[in-house]
Amino acid sequence: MEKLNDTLLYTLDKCFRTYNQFAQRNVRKAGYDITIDQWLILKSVSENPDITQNDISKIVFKDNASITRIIQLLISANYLVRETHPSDRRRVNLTLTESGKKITMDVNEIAVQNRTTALENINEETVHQMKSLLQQIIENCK
Amino acid sequence: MEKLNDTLLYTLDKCFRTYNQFAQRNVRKAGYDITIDQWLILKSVSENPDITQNDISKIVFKDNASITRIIQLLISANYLVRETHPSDRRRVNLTLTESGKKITMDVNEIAVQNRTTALENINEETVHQMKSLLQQIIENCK
DNA sequence: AATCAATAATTGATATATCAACAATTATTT
DNA sequence: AAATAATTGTTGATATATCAATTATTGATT
Repeated sequence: MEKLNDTLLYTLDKCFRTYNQFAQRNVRKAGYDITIDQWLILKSVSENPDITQNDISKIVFKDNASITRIIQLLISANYLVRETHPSDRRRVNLTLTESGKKITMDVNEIAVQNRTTALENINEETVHQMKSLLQQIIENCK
Repeated sequence: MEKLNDTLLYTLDKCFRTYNQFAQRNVRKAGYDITIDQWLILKSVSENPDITQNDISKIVFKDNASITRIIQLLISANYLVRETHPSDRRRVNLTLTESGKKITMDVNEIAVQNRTTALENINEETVHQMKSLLQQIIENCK
Protein backbone atom coordinates (compact mmCIF):
# COMPACT_ATOMS: atom_id res chain seq x y z
CA MET A 1 0.00 0.00 0.00
CA GLU A 2 1.63 3.23 -1.10
CA LYS A 3 2.24 6.04 1.31
CA LEU A 4 -0.44 8.62 1.77
CA ASN A 5 1.45 11.71 0.91
CA ASP A 6 3.13 10.67 -2.29
CA THR A 7 0.25 11.31 -4.60
CA LEU A 8 -0.56 14.33 -6.68
CA LEU A 9 -4.06 14.43 -5.35
CA TYR A 10 -2.85 14.51 -1.79
CA THR A 11 -0.76 17.53 -2.67
CA LEU A 12 -3.73 19.03 -4.44
CA ASP A 13 -5.84 18.56 -1.34
CA LYS A 14 -3.17 20.07 0.84
CA CYS A 15 -2.65 23.00 -1.47
CA PHE A 16 -6.33 23.71 -1.67
CA ARG A 17 -6.76 23.66 2.09
CA THR A 18 -3.65 25.68 2.74
CA TYR A 19 -4.71 28.37 0.34
CA ASN A 20 -8.24 28.46 1.69
CA GLN A 21 -7.05 28.85 5.26
CA PHE A 22 -4.55 31.47 4.22
CA ALA A 23 -7.15 33.46 2.32
CA GLN A 24 -9.69 33.20 5.10
CA ARG A 25 -7.17 34.29 7.69
CA ASN A 26 -6.31 37.40 5.71
CA VAL A 27 -9.92 38.39 5.23
CA ARG A 28 -10.51 38.06 8.93
CA LYS A 29 -7.33 39.88 9.83
CA ALA A 30 -8.52 42.79 7.70
CA GLY A 31 -11.57 42.94 9.94
CA TYR A 32 -14.22 41.44 7.67
CA ASP A 33 -16.57 38.95 9.24
CA ILE A 34 -17.35 36.97 6.15
CA THR A 35 -16.20 33.64 4.80
CA ILE A 36 -14.63 33.19 1.40
CA ASP A 37 -17.58 31.06 0.42
CA GLN A 38 -20.03 33.76 1.37
CA TRP A 39 -18.02 36.32 -0.54
CA LEU A 40 -17.94 34.11 -3.64
CA ILE A 41 -21.71 34.09 -3.65
CA LEU A 42 -21.95 37.85 -3.24
CA LYS A 43 -19.49 38.19 -6.05
CA SER A 44 -21.39 35.97 -8.42
CA VAL A 45 -24.59 37.86 -7.74
CA SER A 46 -22.79 41.12 -8.39
CA GLU A 47 -21.43 39.81 -11.67
CA ASN A 48 -24.75 38.35 -12.84
CA PRO A 49 -27.64 40.28 -11.33
CA ASP A 50 -30.29 37.95 -12.74
CA ILE A 51 -28.63 34.73 -11.59
CA THR A 52 -30.56 31.83 -10.04
CA GLN A 53 -29.43 29.94 -6.98
CA ASN A 54 -29.01 26.87 -9.14
CA ASP A 55 -26.60 28.76 -11.37
CA ILE A 56 -24.68 29.98 -8.35
CA SER A 57 -24.33 26.44 -7.12
CA LYS A 58 -22.77 25.50 -10.44
CA ILE A 59 -20.44 28.46 -10.51
CA VAL A 60 -19.11 28.04 -7.01
CA PHE A 61 -19.31 24.30 -7.27
CA LYS A 62 -21.44 23.56 -4.28
CA ASP A 63 -24.71 21.87 -3.49
CA ASN A 64 -28.01 23.69 -3.88
CA ALA A 65 -28.77 23.17 -0.23
CA SER A 66 -25.54 24.81 0.81
CA ILE A 67 -26.30 27.82 -1.35
CA THR A 68 -29.73 28.22 0.21
CA ARG A 69 -28.22 28.23 3.67
CA ILE A 70 -25.33 30.51 2.89
CA ILE A 71 -27.76 32.95 1.30
CA GLN A 72 -29.92 32.86 4.41
CA LEU A 73 -26.89 33.97 6.40
CA LEU A 74 -26.04 36.70 3.91
CA ILE A 75 -29.57 38.00 4.17
CA SER A 76 -29.53 38.08 7.93
CA ALA A 77 -26.17 39.85 7.74
CA ASN A 78 -27.91 42.41 5.56
CA TYR A 79 -25.69 41.90 2.53
CA LEU A 80 -28.41 40.49 0.30
CA VAL A 81 -32.12 41.00 -0.28
CA ARG A 82 -34.33 38.22 -1.57
CA GLU A 83 -37.58 38.74 -3.45
CA THR A 84 -39.60 36.45 -5.65
CA HIS A 85 -38.75 36.74 -9.30
CA PRO A 86 -41.37 38.75 -11.21
CA SER A 87 -41.70 36.44 -14.20
CA ASP A 88 -41.01 33.06 -12.58
CA ARG A 89 -42.32 32.54 -9.13
CA ARG A 90 -40.19 29.50 -8.48
CA ARG A 91 -37.09 31.65 -8.64
CA VAL A 92 -35.76 34.15 -6.15
CA ASN A 93 -34.46 37.52 -7.08
CA LEU A 94 -31.22 38.39 -5.29
CA THR A 95 -29.99 41.94 -4.90
CA LEU A 96 -26.93 43.25 -3.13
CA THR A 97 -27.53 45.86 -0.47
CA GLU A 98 -25.22 48.83 -0.19
CA SER A 99 -23.15 47.17 2.51
CA GLY A 100 -23.23 44.01 0.42
CA LYS A 101 -21.73 45.89 -2.49
CA LYS A 102 -19.13 47.45 -0.27
CA ILE A 103 -17.92 44.26 1.34
CA THR A 104 -17.84 42.49 -2.00
CA MET A 105 -15.45 45.08 -3.37
CA ASP A 106 -13.40 45.34 -0.22
CA VAL A 107 -12.87 41.63 0.09
CA ASN A 108 -12.14 41.45 -3.60
CA GLU A 109 -9.05 43.55 -3.06
CA ILE A 110 -7.87 41.18 -0.37
CA ALA A 111 -8.59 38.23 -2.63
CA VAL A 112 -6.50 39.73 -5.41
CA GLN A 113 -3.68 40.29 -2.97
CA ASN A 114 -4.03 36.74 -1.67
CA ARG A 115 -3.69 35.32 -5.13
CA THR A 116 -0.69 37.46 -5.86
CA THR A 117 1.02 36.19 -2.75
CA ALA A 118 0.05 32.60 -3.40
CA LEU A 119 1.38 32.71 -6.94
CA GLU A 120 4.59 34.55 -6.20
CA ASN A 121 7.58 33.29 -8.17
CA ILE A 122 5.40 31.28 -10.51
CA ASN A 123 5.41 32.43 -14.06
CA GLU A 124 2.42 32.96 -16.33
CA GLU A 125 3.28 30.08 -18.59
CA THR A 126 3.41 27.59 -15.74
CA VAL A 127 0.11 28.81 -14.39
CA HIS A 128 -1.40 28.37 -17.79
CA GLN A 129 -0.06 24.83 -18.08
CA MET A 130 -1.34 23.92 -14.68
CA LYS A 131 -4.79 25.23 -15.43
CA SER A 132 -5.16 23.00 -18.45
CA LEU A 133 -3.85 20.07 -16.47
CA LEU A 134 -6.42 20.62 -13.76
CA GLN A 135 -9.01 20.93 -16.47
CA GLN A 136 -7.92 17.57 -17.81
CA ILE A 137 -8.30 15.95 -14.41
CA ILE A 138 -11.75 17.47 -14.09
CA GLU A 139 -12.69 15.94 -17.43
CA ASN A 140 -11.31 12.57 -16.39
CA CYS A 141 -13.52 12.56 -13.32
CA LYS A 142 -16.76 12.80 -15.27
CA MET B 1 -13.40 43.24 -10.90
CA GLU B 2 -12.12 40.17 -12.68
CA LYS B 3 -14.41 37.26 -13.43
CA LEU B 4 -14.70 34.51 -10.88
CA ASN B 5 -13.69 31.56 -12.96
CA ASP B 6 -10.57 32.88 -14.61
CA THR B 7 -8.19 32.21 -11.80
CA LEU B 8 -5.94 29.28 -11.17
CA LEU B 9 -7.22 28.90 -7.68
CA TYR B 10 -10.78 28.68 -8.86
CA THR B 11 -9.77 25.83 -11.13
CA LEU B 12 -7.88 24.27 -8.25
CA ASP B 13 -10.99 24.45 -6.10
CA LYS B 14 -13.12 22.96 -8.84
CA CYS B 15 -10.65 20.21 -9.54
CA PHE B 16 -10.37 19.30 -5.90
CA ARG B 17 -14.12 19.12 -5.44
CA THR B 18 -14.68 17.23 -8.66
CA TYR B 19 -12.12 14.65 -7.75
CA ASN B 20 -13.43 14.27 -4.23
CA GLN B 21 -16.97 13.74 -5.41
CA PHE B 22 -15.82 11.32 -8.06
CA ALA B 23 -13.79 9.31 -5.59
CA GLN B 24 -16.55 9.27 -3.01
CA ARG B 25 -19.10 8.16 -5.58
CA ASN B 26 -16.93 5.22 -6.60
CA VAL B 27 -16.36 4.08 -3.05
CA ARG B 28 -20.06 4.15 -2.41
CA LYS B 29 -20.89 2.44 -5.68
CA ALA B 30 -18.60 -0.39 -4.64
CA GLY B 31 -20.79 -0.81 -1.59
CA TYR B 32 -18.60 0.67 1.12
CA ASP B 33 -20.27 2.96 3.60
CA ILE B 34 -17.28 5.08 4.44
CA THR B 35 -16.13 8.53 3.44
CA ILE B 36 -12.79 9.26 1.88
CA ASP B 37 -11.89 11.29 4.92
CA GLN B 38 -12.66 8.42 7.24
CA TRP B 39 -10.64 6.07 5.08
CA LEU B 40 -7.68 8.44 5.10
CA ILE B 41 -7.62 8.27 8.86
CA LEU B 42 -7.82 4.48 8.94
CA LYS B 43 -5.03 4.43 6.43
CA SER B 44 -2.75 6.68 8.41
CA VAL B 45 -3.30 4.58 11.51
CA SER B 46 -2.49 1.46 9.54
CA GLU B 47 0.70 3.05 8.22
CA ASN B 48 1.81 4.38 11.61
CA PRO B 49 0.45 2.21 14.41
CA ASP B 50 1.74 4.50 17.15
CA ILE B 51 0.40 7.71 15.68
CA THR B 52 -1.30 10.42 17.75
CA GLN B 53 -4.46 12.20 16.74
CA ASN B 54 -2.46 15.38 16.47
CA ASP B 55 -0.18 13.76 13.95
CA ILE B 56 -3.13 12.47 12.00
CA SER B 57 -4.55 15.94 11.85
CA LYS B 58 -1.31 17.16 10.31
CA ILE B 59 -1.08 14.33 7.83
CA VAL B 60 -4.62 14.63 6.53
CA PHE B 61 -4.56 18.36 6.96
CA LYS B 62 -7.57 18.80 9.11
CA ASP B 63 -8.39 20.31 12.45
CA ASN B 64 -7.85 18.34 15.66
CA ALA B 65 -11.52 18.62 16.48
CA SER B 66 -12.52 17.08 13.18
CA ILE B 67 -10.20 14.16 13.77
CA THR B 68 -11.68 13.51 17.19
CA ARG B 69 -15.16 13.39 15.74
CA ILE B 70 -14.32 11.29 12.72
CA ILE B 71 -12.58 8.83 15.01
CA GLN B 72 -15.65 8.65 17.19
CA LEU B 73 -17.61 7.58 14.14
CA LEU B 74 -14.98 5.03 13.14
CA ILE B 75 -15.13 3.53 16.60
CA SER B 76 -18.89 3.24 16.58
CA ALA B 77 -18.64 1.68 13.13
CA ASN B 78 -16.30 -0.86 14.70
CA TYR B 79 -13.33 -0.06 12.49
CA LEU B 80 -11.16 1.31 15.27
CA VAL B 81 -10.50 0.64 18.93
CA ARG B 82 -9.36 3.36 21.28
CA GLU B 83 -7.42 2.78 24.48
CA THR B 84 -5.32 5.08 26.58
CA HIS B 85 -1.67 5.04 25.68
CA PRO B 86 0.38 2.98 28.17
CA SER B 87 3.23 5.45 28.60
CA ASP B 88 1.41 8.77 28.10
CA ARG B 89 -2.07 8.98 29.47
CA ARG B 90 -2.90 12.12 27.52
CA ARG B 91 -2.65 10.15 24.32
CA VAL B 92 -5.01 7.61 22.88
CA ASN B 93 -3.89 4.35 21.38
CA LEU B 94 -5.67 3.58 18.13
CA THR B 95 -5.86 0.08 16.72
CA LEU B 96 -7.60 -1.15 13.60
CA THR B 97 -10.10 -3.94 14.09
CA GLU B 98 -10.23 -6.80 11.63
CA SER B 99 -13.04 -5.18 9.68
CA GLY B 100 -11.14 -1.91 9.89
CA LYS B 101 -8.14 -3.56 8.28
CA LYS B 102 -10.28 -5.11 5.63
CA ILE B 103 -12.08 -1.95 4.59
CA THR B 104 -8.84 0.01 4.58
CA MET B 105 -7.35 -2.37 2.05
CA ASP B 106 -10.51 -2.73 0.01
CA VAL B 107 -11.02 1.00 -0.32
CA ASN B 108 -7.35 1.42 -1.07
CA GLU B 109 -7.81 -0.54 -4.26
CA ILE B 110 -10.64 1.72 -5.29
CA ALA B 111 -8.55 4.76 -4.45
CA VAL B 112 -5.71 3.54 -6.62
CA GLN B 113 -8.15 3.00 -9.46
CA ASN B 114 -9.65 6.44 -8.90
CA ARG B 115 -6.28 8.07 -9.20
CA THR B 116 -5.46 6.15 -12.32
CA THR B 117 -8.65 7.32 -13.92
CA ALA B 118 -8.21 10.89 -12.76
CA LEU B 119 -4.69 11.07 -14.14
CA GLU B 120 -5.37 9.36 -17.43
CA ASN B 121 -3.53 10.92 -20.36
CA ILE B 122 -1.27 12.92 -18.11
CA ASN B 123 2.36 11.97 -18.23
CA GLU B 124 4.68 11.41 -15.30
CA GLU B 125 6.75 14.45 -16.03
CA THR B 126 3.79 16.79 -15.98
CA VAL B 127 2.54 15.29 -12.74
CA HIS B 128 5.93 15.86 -11.24
CA GLN B 129 6.03 19.49 -12.38
CA MET B 130 2.58 20.11 -11.03
CA LYS B 131 3.45 18.66 -7.64
CA SER B 132 6.34 21.03 -7.19
CA LEU B 133 4.19 23.91 -8.31
CA LEU B 134 1.54 23.06 -5.75
CA GLN B 135 4.30 22.75 -3.20
CA GLN B 136 5.45 26.25 -4.12
CA ILE B 137 1.96 27.63 -3.61
CA ILE B 138 1.77 25.91 -0.25
CA GLU B 139 5.03 27.57 0.74
CA ASN B 140 3.79 30.95 -0.42
CA CYS B 141 0.75 30.65 1.80
CA LYS B 142 2.74 30.35 4.99
C1' DA C 1 7.40 19.55 45.92
C1' DA C 2 4.75 23.38 44.08
C1' DT C 3 4.13 26.23 40.15
C1' DC C 4 3.95 27.11 35.53
C1' DA C 5 4.16 25.91 30.69
C1' DA C 6 3.41 22.68 27.02
C1' DT C 7 0.98 18.86 24.95
C1' DA C 8 -3.08 15.67 23.73
C1' DA C 9 -7.51 15.36 23.26
C1' DT C 10 -12.43 16.79 23.87
C1' DT C 11 -16.46 19.78 23.67
C1' DG C 12 -19.49 23.78 22.23
C1' DA C 13 -20.99 26.81 18.78
C1' DT C 14 -21.58 27.84 14.23
C1' DA C 15 -20.80 27.21 9.13
C1' DT C 16 -20.67 24.23 5.32
C1' DA C 17 -21.28 19.60 2.50
C1' DT C 18 -24.13 16.03 1.01
C1' DC C 19 -27.99 13.20 0.21
C1' DA C 20 -32.75 12.50 0.20
C1' DA C 21 -37.36 13.99 0.47
C1' DC C 22 -40.42 17.56 -0.40
C1' DA C 23 -43.33 21.84 -2.02
C1' DA C 24 -44.35 25.18 -5.34
C1' DT C 25 -44.44 26.56 -9.80
C1' DT C 26 -43.92 26.20 -14.72
C1' DA C 27 -43.52 23.47 -19.09
C1' DT C 28 -44.91 19.55 -21.81
C1' DT C 29 -47.79 15.93 -23.26
C1' DT C 30 -51.88 13.68 -24.22
C1' DA D 1 -58.01 21.16 -19.64
C1' DA D 2 -56.00 17.46 -16.99
C1' DA D 3 -52.15 14.74 -16.16
C1' DT D 4 -47.35 14.34 -16.14
C1' DA D 5 -42.70 15.95 -16.14
C1' DA D 6 -39.20 19.26 -15.22
C1' DT D 7 -37.38 23.15 -12.70
C1' DT D 8 -36.40 25.98 -8.54
C1' DG D 9 -35.77 26.19 -4.07
C1' DT D 10 -36.32 24.56 0.94
C1' DT D 11 -35.81 21.46 4.86
C1' DG D 12 -34.09 17.41 7.68
C1' DA D 13 -30.47 14.49 8.95
C1' DT D 14 -25.87 13.63 9.40
C1' DA D 15 -20.82 14.49 8.55
C1' DT D 16 -17.18 17.65 8.46
C1' DA D 17 -14.57 22.37 9.21
C1' DT D 18 -13.15 25.89 12.19
C1' DC D 19 -12.36 28.57 16.16
C1' DA D 20 -12.31 29.06 20.98
C1' DA D 21 -12.49 27.30 25.49
C1' DT D 22 -11.60 23.45 28.51
C1' DT D 23 -9.73 19.11 30.83
C1' DA D 24 -6.17 15.94 31.81
C1' DT D 25 -1.68 14.92 31.85
C1' DT D 26 3.21 15.52 31.38
C1' DG D 27 7.49 18.36 31.35
C1' DA D 28 10.21 22.18 32.92
C1' DT D 29 11.37 25.74 36.37
C1' DT D 30 12.26 27.44 40.56
